[in-house]
Amino acid sequence: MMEPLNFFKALADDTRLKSLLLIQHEGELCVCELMAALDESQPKISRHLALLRKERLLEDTRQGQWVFYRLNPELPQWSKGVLVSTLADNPELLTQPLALLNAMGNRPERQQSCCA
Amino acid sequence: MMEPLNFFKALADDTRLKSLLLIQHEGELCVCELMAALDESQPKISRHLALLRKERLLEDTRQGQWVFYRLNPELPQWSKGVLVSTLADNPELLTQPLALLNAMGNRPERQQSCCA
DNA sequence: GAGAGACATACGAAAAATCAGATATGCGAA
DNA sequence: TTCGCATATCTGATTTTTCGTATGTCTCTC
Repeated sequence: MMEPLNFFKALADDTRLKSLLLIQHEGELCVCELMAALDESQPKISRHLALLRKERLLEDTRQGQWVFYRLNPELPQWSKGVLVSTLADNPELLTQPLALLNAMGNRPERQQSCCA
Repeated sequence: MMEPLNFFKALADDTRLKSLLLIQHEGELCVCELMAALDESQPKISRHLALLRKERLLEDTRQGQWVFYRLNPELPQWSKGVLVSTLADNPELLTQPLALLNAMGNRPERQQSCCA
């Protein structure tokens, strides 16, 4: 279950929209990477991620000291489609965030999945 | 040009979301029909339509005393796709509004297009 | 031109969302 | 256990959004 109204409310904020598109683009990102990519404070990023988690757009996994966020794999098809086509038709939204992300030093390492 | 952020802000309200989906479903609707379908006051409907017009999601045509609203035909493809798939996957959103619309007496007549 | 109906907008008040800054929690290393 | 780092939450203030009510505009009819 995903109410369209709540879904669109979740997308109706610049920080949340860009966080979602970045995570979609990158697969998964931790809070400190989003802080760097969006150039925003830690509490601000964390607050918006909490909302996206509460609305079940994102799920989170702790890996040591870091918490990685990824899209909820059980998102309904239509909402996944919204994210995909929004990013596909508006790639410029991520130009600067991706530049900042790539310029970031010391990105945390991902755990290996067990049987890749 | 349609900023994704402004587009999603426009959808992030129950009255506006249902108005858009109703108009998409019906082709065009006037203010009094939306009032009946959504059971909301005239100023409330009108105010939200003004916002959708300002953001260029809708265009309006006056026909006598009535003002009909329809989707802006120049909406970018991705945003049209969002509306289409949202409605396709969530038809229950319009169940009650369509019932109220059909129960409405005295629906205004559309002008004939010239060469149908 | 006067009146009635359809619609738009102006104006505070109320509610909701957002923010910065301070503080709390959880984890790993020493 | 103590420190340091990453993240989460709380608090109060500010900004944004939404709303009801009142009023203005347009159009048609008489």
